[in-house]
Amino acid sequence: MSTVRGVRQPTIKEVASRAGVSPMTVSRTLAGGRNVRPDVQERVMAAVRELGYYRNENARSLRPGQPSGLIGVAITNLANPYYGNFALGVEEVAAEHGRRIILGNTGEDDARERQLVSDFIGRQVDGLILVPTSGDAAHLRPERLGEVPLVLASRRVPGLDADTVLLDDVGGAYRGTAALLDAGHTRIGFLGNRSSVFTGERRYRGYERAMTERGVPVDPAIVARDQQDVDAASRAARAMFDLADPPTAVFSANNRNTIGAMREIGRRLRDGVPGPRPAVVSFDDFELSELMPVPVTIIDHDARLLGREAATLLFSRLDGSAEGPARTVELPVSIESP
Amino acid sequence: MSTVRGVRQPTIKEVASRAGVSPMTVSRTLAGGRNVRPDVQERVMAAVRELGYYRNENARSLRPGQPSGLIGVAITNLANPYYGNFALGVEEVAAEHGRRIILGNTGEDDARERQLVSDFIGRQVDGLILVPTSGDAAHLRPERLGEVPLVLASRRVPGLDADTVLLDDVGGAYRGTAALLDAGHTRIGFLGNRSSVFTGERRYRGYERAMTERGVPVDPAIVARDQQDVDAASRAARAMFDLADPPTAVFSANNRNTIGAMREIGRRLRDGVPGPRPAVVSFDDFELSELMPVPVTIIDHDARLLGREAATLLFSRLDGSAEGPARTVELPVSIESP
DNA sequence: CTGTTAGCGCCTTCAA
DNA sequence: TTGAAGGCGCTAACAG
Repeated sequence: MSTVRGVRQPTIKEVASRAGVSPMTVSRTLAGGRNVRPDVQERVMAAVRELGYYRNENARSLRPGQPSGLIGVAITNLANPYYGNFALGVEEVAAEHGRRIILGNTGEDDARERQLVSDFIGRQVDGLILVPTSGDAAHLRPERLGEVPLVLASRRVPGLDADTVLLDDVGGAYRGTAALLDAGHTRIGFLGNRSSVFTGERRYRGYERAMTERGVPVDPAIVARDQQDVDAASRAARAMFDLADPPTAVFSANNRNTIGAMREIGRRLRDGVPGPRPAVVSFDDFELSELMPVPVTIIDHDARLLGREAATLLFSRLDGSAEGPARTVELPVSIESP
Repeated sequence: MSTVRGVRQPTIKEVASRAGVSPMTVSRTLAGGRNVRPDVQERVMAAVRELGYYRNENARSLRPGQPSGLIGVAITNLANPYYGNFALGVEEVAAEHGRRIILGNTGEDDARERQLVSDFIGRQVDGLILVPTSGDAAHLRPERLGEVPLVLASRRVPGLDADTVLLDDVGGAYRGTAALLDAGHTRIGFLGNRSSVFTGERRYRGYERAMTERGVPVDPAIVARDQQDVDAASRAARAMFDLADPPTAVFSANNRNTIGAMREIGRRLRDGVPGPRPAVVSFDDFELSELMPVPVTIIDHDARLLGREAATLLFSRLDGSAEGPARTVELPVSIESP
């Protein structure tokens, strides 16, 4: 037995000739069978089965105006479970609408994002969903995208007016910080992303607002805003805790910073380093938070839901049920006390 | 200003007429510019820019034998960080080869997998990578797939001889269990997936082999093999620890079971439930394992690498550098003691 | 170096 | 109820 490699996919013509009909009859049968005699339909379907025929979707969508059934999705980091869940949400809604997703990972790289978007457009995607890298917006302008609708998720792009799905970053950070203040803390550290990261800026704003509203000054010595990964976060936490006047509580603006802070707290406990056992508020959930040696409050949200909302917004443009100016959906977050 | 929606994507013809050349000259220019005068190329590229033209990849790949540049990827659960990383690895290698991935989530559903595969074939994917659900293999047979190469990842499909990338499940589980035995444990519980799950079966086999080789009997009372999620794992752990003769150590066959076991262990400590503080070996890493209240050994591996290997195997078929019978790559795992 | 012709697989349109 | 013609966007193959 030789392999089947090299055997071209059968075409509609081959199905037609095997069923003894014209290609059009096959096409009509596959399209639902309107105006095709039942017995003919059966002959056609038999031929389809025997040949292992699959309709060529690319050829099908060649005709302008025909949807390709593809949604282009570009995210910044698939390895982050947050974005995995996001992608899952998008995929679910796309599947519910009979669409498939083409997925690209940008790795926070501008050039890569541009490249992905071009490719997506070239593949005739019906729509685009992306978690933008904080770059410029030229390649996302309507005149570049033509009629392809775009939804941004998690972040905005400066100067680009597009449908957007966000979390309530400011509100969540505000409430989380307020919870610490209510518990009597006044020396509250901040761990987060640099301000050029959209969510980093917003979450800092929430923290800052809660502090100043209560008349508690923000001390730059215990604000660290440039940690993108767990190791950097650990180091930042360490430096903060080593101060003569360390924070009694920490607001962590995302999962990576929280894990880093926890590692450092754990290290100090294991090594018997004296000093604070700071309470922690974490924007983003993490597993086993209940086993941590310090009280942890979680600002929780649902990335999958965010993905579903993004896709829903996109499809509302695609089916024409939403028109007009760009919309922003801001999803609520919930505070879970220890 | 009205919206740009409804403006069709420009075609090669429009670029041609704007540049004052024939479509072929545009095509040649876009293909690299061989045999096109430099000044003409510049005119063409100018027209491309001005019109915001993107080559229609679907039309391009219409011609039989032309690759579509798409790889179909179907995985069981994108929300699981393990598979997120896997998908990332596939995406990386695909991108290195100038390919894009179409991603579908099967949710362990057979019918969905069949549907996804049909759709992928219909979209003329150049290859398929899938984490199969433990169903039958009819839709994956070569005669159904035509010339589209297939790589299975993480699991095998009974009765299907296809390129496969696996972890060293048996060896990893064996070594992990042996580590517990070496530490003097003889009463070692097992938490894992049902035996119909490929990895569940293999990891149990490694556990069993280590036990019997050392002459330690496997006690069914402390073997729980049917937990697919964290809650079920917690319950199974609880039942096991509540026994009159509880295990002094636990082998957990995957991340979900480990988290469940940890939750239960944490609960018992918090609530002051008397009883064992079992040592744990976990197949799959998890964050903050060093903060756990019991010693944890990790059987670690790299899902991203698994994805990269799967894609590499696929491309070796696509470019003809690998021919002949199906291959299996088994990636090693590493044991990290507490 | 450039253009014309033809055809990939499918489906809309029109005719029978 | 069925089929034939034509064209979607693009590019090999073949002129010129």
